[in-house]
Order: sequence, then structure tokens, then C-alpha cells
Amino acid sequence: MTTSSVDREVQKRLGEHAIRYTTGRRAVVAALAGSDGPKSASELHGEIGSRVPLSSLYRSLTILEEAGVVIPHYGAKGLTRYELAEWLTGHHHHLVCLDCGAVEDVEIPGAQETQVRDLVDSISAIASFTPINHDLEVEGRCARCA
Amino acid sequence: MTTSSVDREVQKRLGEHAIRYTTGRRAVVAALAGSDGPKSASELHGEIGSRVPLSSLYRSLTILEEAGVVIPHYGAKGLTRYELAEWLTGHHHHLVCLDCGAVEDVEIPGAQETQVRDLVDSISAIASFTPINHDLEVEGRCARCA
DNA sequence: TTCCTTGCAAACGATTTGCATTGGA
DNA sequence: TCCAATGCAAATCGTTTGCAAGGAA
Repeated sequence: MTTSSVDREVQKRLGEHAIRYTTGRRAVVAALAGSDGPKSASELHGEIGSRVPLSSLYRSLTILEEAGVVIPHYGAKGLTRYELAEWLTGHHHHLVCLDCGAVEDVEIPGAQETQVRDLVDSISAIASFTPINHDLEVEGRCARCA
Repeated sequence: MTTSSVDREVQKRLGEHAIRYTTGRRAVVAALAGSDGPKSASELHGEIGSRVPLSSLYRSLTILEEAGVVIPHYGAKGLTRYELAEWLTGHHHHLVCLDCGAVEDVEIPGAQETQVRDLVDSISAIASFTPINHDLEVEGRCARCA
């Protein structure tokens, strides 16, 4: 999905919830749409520039999370990284680098995704757990840190 | 693996690294060995009692992590939860409750584990990523919160 | 003795919040 | 207009660290 169509989808979604799509929020969504993985508030602050203060950034992220536009991803050193929700980006999994903490998104072929989903369902049934989402996290070393 | 045999294994491992297996560290290992999922420092503090102050608990967890005895898991609200490493407990995956934040361990049948491992390898190869560990996280609602 | 470990309190860093001001529908 | 959103600074909260006291080899 292109950055501009993401922007349109988000605008629509926020409109339905009577939430304003302000300059600061647009900046966050644009930065995330151009990213290849989850980003922390301070990383976003670095990309967006200081015209949006950190506190506003956090507030934007909270609002966007409540609206289902972004999803939090909790990582090392108490850092929370956010990415666009899967209805905007498509379902994917994560490669987490144990050295630098970077997280990269990966999509997998449909046949394998089906395998994973079946597995998730059978695990959940045994544990009386109601699955909502799943994430196959591969931890290791990224190409840069290898 | 029983709590007492975990205790013995940990003692051996720490001995090899010339790290003392003190009362405080034993308390942490015992609490984790009796747990059905990762626990945060404050949760452990609640279980162990205030005879071990939080700061010592954090230091014990750091030492045990360096010795490869415990593994950190990063979760909601910047909480880090620890659990015994898989060489002590066996490989498993996680059910994460989106409501209460509790994390439950689940083991899956060997055949399915093999599927997951193959999948992890093929994903990693495509991304030039060196996989070290993997974790299929199922997010949803636990039996209590459903 | 000689280090490692512990307790306490102060320090830190990410995130949140109070409050007055600004801005968008 | 009028309430939601913002900016700033102060407050929180999990976690880390400095330092002096305690404990094991």
C-alpha cells in the first residue's frame, strides 16, 4: 500500500472515530508508512524533527493506537516501537536483532502462513486461549551485525 | 524438569562461571522454576517477599541472564519478564493475554515444531538474517479474561 | 584479608500528565 | 465558537548505579 493511500485510509478511520487528523499525527503516520519496521518514539522524533515535541509524539501514538492505526511492539531496554496495524500493511512477522535491537518486517508465502495459522489455532484450543493475532518472532543477528 | 534438579543444574552452571549461588539468587531461580510463564521483577518480588529488595532482584536477574540461566521477555508497559532458559525448561512458545498481560508457556508437538523451524530457516535465509532462537507468540485473551 | 554480594538511597531514561495556550472543524 | 490538540515542564515508574556494610573463601 502506498504512503498516500495509507494516509487516506487513516484519515477515513480517524474520521469515523471523530478524531482529528492533525499535522503532528500525519507526520507520525507518514514516518511509519515509510519505515521497514517498528520505530520507537525517539526514533520517530529523530526522523520527524523537533517541530513535534516528544510528549506530543507519545500522545499521537497513544491516540493512533486506540484508533487501531498503529500497534505497539515492546523491545529491549524498555523501548516501545510502533508500526502501522496489519490492515494497513498486510500481515507479517518479525526478525529481531539481538545485537542492535532493530526489528525488520517479513511477509511469508500464503501456504506457510496457513500452516502457522493452523498451528496457532491448535495450540490455542488446547490451552482454552482465544487467539486474536500471532507473531512469529525470529531472534538472531541482522545482516549488519552478523 | 523438577525444581530441585533445576536448582542442581543452575548450581553447576554458576560454579563453572565462578559465580556464587547465593540465597537471593536461589530464591529467584526457585520462583521461576515454580512458575508457568515469565515473571517481572516486581512479580517475583511479590512472590519471594521483601526479604530480597528489588535492586538485588534486578542484579540477580542480570547475573543469571549473563550466565544463560534466565531469558528476558519484553512486554507491555515497559515491563521485562524473565523465565528460565530453554535448556532448563525445554523449548516452548507463548500465549500473551492482551487484557491482563499474563504470559503462559506452551510446548508443541515435535512434528509441528519441525515445521516452525523450517519456516524460520527459510524466512531467515531470504533476509540474510542469522536465526538464533524463535518464539511463536499468540496474542489474545486467556481463559480467565475471555 | 580479599572479593563478591547486598541494601539503601539517589540517579536515570522512557513515558505520562497538569495546565495554560493554540488550532482546526 | 469551542472543544480537542499541543507545548512545556514537572511528575511517574521501571530499572540502574554509587557507595558503604556484610559475607564467603
